[in-house]
Amino acid sequence: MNIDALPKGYEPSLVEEKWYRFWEDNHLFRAEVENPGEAYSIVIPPPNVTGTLHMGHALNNTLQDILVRFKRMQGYNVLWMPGMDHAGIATQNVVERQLASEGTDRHALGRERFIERVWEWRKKYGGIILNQLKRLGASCDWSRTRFTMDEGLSKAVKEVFVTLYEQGLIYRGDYIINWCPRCQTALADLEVEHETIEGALYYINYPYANGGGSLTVATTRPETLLGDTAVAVNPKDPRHKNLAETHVLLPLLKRKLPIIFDEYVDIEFGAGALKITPAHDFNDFEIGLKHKLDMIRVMDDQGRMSEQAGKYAGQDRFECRTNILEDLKKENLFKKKEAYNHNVGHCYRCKTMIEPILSKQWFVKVAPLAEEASQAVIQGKTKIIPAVWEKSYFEWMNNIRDWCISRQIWWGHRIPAWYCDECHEITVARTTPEECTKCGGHRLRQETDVLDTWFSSALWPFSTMGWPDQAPELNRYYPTSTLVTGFDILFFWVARMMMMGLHFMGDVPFKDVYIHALVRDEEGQKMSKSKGNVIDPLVMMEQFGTDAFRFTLAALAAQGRDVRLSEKRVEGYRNFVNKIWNASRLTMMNVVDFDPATAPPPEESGLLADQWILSRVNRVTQEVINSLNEYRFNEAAGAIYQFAWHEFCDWYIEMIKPVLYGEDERAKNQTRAVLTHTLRNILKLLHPFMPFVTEEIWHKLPGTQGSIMISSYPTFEARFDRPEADTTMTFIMGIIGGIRNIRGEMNVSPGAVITAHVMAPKDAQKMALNLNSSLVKLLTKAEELVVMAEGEVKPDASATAVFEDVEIFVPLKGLIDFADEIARLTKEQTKLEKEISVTSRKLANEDFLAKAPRDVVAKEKEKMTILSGKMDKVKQNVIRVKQIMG
RNA sequence: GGGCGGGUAGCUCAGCGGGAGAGCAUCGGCCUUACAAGCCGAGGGUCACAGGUUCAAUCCCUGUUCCGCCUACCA
Repeated sequence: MNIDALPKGYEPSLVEEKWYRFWEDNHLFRAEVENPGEAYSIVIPPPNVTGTLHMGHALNNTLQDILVRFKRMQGYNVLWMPGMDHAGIATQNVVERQLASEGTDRHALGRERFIERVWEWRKKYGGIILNQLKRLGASCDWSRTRFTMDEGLSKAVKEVFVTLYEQGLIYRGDYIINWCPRCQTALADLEVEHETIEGALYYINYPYANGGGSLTVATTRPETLLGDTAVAVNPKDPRHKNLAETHVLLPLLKRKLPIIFDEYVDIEFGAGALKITPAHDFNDFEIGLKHKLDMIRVMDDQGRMSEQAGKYAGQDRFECRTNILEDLKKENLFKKKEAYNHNVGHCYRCKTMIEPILSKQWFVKVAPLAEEASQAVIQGKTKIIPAVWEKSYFEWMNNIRDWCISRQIWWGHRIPAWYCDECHEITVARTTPEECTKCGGHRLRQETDVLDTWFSSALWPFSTMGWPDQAPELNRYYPTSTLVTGFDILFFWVARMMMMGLHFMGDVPFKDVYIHALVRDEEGQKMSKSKGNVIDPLVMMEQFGTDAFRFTLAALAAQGRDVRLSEKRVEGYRNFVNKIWNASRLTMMNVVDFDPATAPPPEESGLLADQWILSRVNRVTQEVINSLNEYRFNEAAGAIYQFAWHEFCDWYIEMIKPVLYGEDERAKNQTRAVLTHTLRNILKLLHPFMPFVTEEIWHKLPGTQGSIMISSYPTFEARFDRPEADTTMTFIMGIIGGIRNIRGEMNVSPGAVITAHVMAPKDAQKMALNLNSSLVKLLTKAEELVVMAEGEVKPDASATAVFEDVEIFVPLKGLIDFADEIARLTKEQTKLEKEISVTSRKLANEDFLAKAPRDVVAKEKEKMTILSGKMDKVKQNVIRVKQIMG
């Protein structure tokens, strides 16, 4: 092989695009219903059509891709369904901004033209994120890409809406809802973000209708007073027990308001009396219903005061507050103001302060659906991993309020309901009705509202597979195997998919839900543009390579904890990718004329190093498989990292160099078989994490064919398992470690020639040393390894080390200062003393001896023997060195 | 207010009843023909605090404290 063809460092930019195209060109991501194998399916959490790739997406999709590639290599019939949602409000906002820059708006355009504009926008800019996912290496079946506004999915939306309506699970009614005055639409409870605000509590006097005096109420929102229809006090409040007055006069507007009694009022809080504004407050609304109060809406859709607000009509809500307060002062009805922190809702899309407003909206009656969805998890039909999230899930399901699904925007699925102008009946239908179902009238107008985007997302696991048609995909891939998502959309999306899946498919939408953490910055802050702490995944990929970036995410994705990402970390794993690259480079340089077809099976090698590495890679394979099956991505990544770098590269490759560079062709051939076998397996194990570099190397390696992504994932094979080789190797490594420690600590230059003497009490140890002395010499740069006989005189002027019960001597006369050696041994002695004192204390404890399990006691005793043996030797050696020094 | 999670080496984090670990950073030595994006060696922690259970606790229980997050109708 021409070495020039292999650069010294791995260059991701040169290969990533090439291999992604190769995979796509060869249709390797394609899922076919007819293909054999057990099904393994995942639907992607659809990103917004307006979105661009951020860290959350990167983590989420990396984990999915790891699972999908892993399962694919294991022979499953894999479907990873990609797509996007239409993000009603967000997308409409984007296009509206575009229109604004052109000096126009959607109302000037009209509904139809506007929708066309949105589609144009979608064509041109929408779905950038899908290409970014490709950059990430995501192996989705792109031929199936779905969009919630597509025809098929829209059909599913209609079917679901109509069915739920017919079943009485969707209704229309006047309720108080969250209103965003900027987006001018209703929002679901979930879409409101609460934020603590330093506000104020205003105390206002409401004069009694008859005669003197007044009732003081406290409020954070004085402007809503215009819509008051009562004041409430607690019937148990002694201050009002014998209240003669039945009415107060609403300040400024002078409307007569009843005084009502309700236990809801907290006697202790504020003024102990509450103004009731049923049309502008959730609690007041409930009280209003209970006491059959009038409901007066004093604000319009833009958050300005309405005609009902008298002279304040037309004023902005905040401006109105100032004015009201001033007017109250003028009329001497303003009592005082107290600083008060409270939570205020904001629109999750545009952060505008939410206005609770009484309004006619469409709702889903969630309780019956939620009950089913809870049961499915209780019964284990769906498993939530990690299980801690189950509690949140149940909590939410049990306290759920009806879901407001209508939005007063244009971009989205228009609600399939028609109003009859003649009899005012509502007709809900799958297709545009010809006439009113009640009176047969023809003057029908379709509802102008559209549905909440999450309504269509809730159908994603089956709408993407062709439902409501009888698609073969539904039989093959539903329920999906796993859903991978962040906890931030557990309620928004997961819970709702559970409800809809169970209701319409009669089965859960997924068997496992793996909830991963959020990606935060180094300080643990949520990444956000406004904080300026965003790490751009594309920049990371550009800088360090996609494989390194993906591996970093996997390695940090421990269950139940946030992922704190730093560039340093990515850099570290970039080095790992490079390490793999270079180990491969060495391998390829040494297998130029190697023909795997005629080579002996790897397990026939008699070389300890070969047997050991075969056994190790075999066991690591099992570890990785187990970890991935349990979604312990970090452990899987850690296991391969540790093995590939610190066992394969640091030890194995170094150990076989003499064979590779030697003359013995037979031995060479045998070891090459082991080397290539091991490297191939490492690459396969790594492929789900690092698809690009592994594919690149795969094609250069002898004994491989086709793409690594459709090669078979390694499995544990008994024929490779050699625990005895592992034991021997651990021993040899310990001896090598002892000698290296002496070299390092005593500053013996790497060039200096040394001899190592080893006193091993057991025959097995002596044999292992004799058989592998070349190994020890190689890795310690020792000229000679003397395996000492029993009772043999210890070499003079030596530095010493003890490994288990084996003593190591390295004569260093003239090479070192023996004062250093004394210091080194003393340090070792202190360490041993500590351990001995802990262990001996345990063994002195009779309760321990009596109550602890036998094997634990035995282990402690053995440990004690080793420690004290070691201690003796170290002490003797101190004495010897002192003698040498005179 | 309720719920959940967390405080482990300088930093970021694993581990979670019987030997305190990793990566990065630090210190010492090496351009050894795969790799200086590297190799060899080393130092560093009363595992937040206080009790309890246990032969044994970083790990289990209770309390305290600090920090996150979710959720909620005290105006």
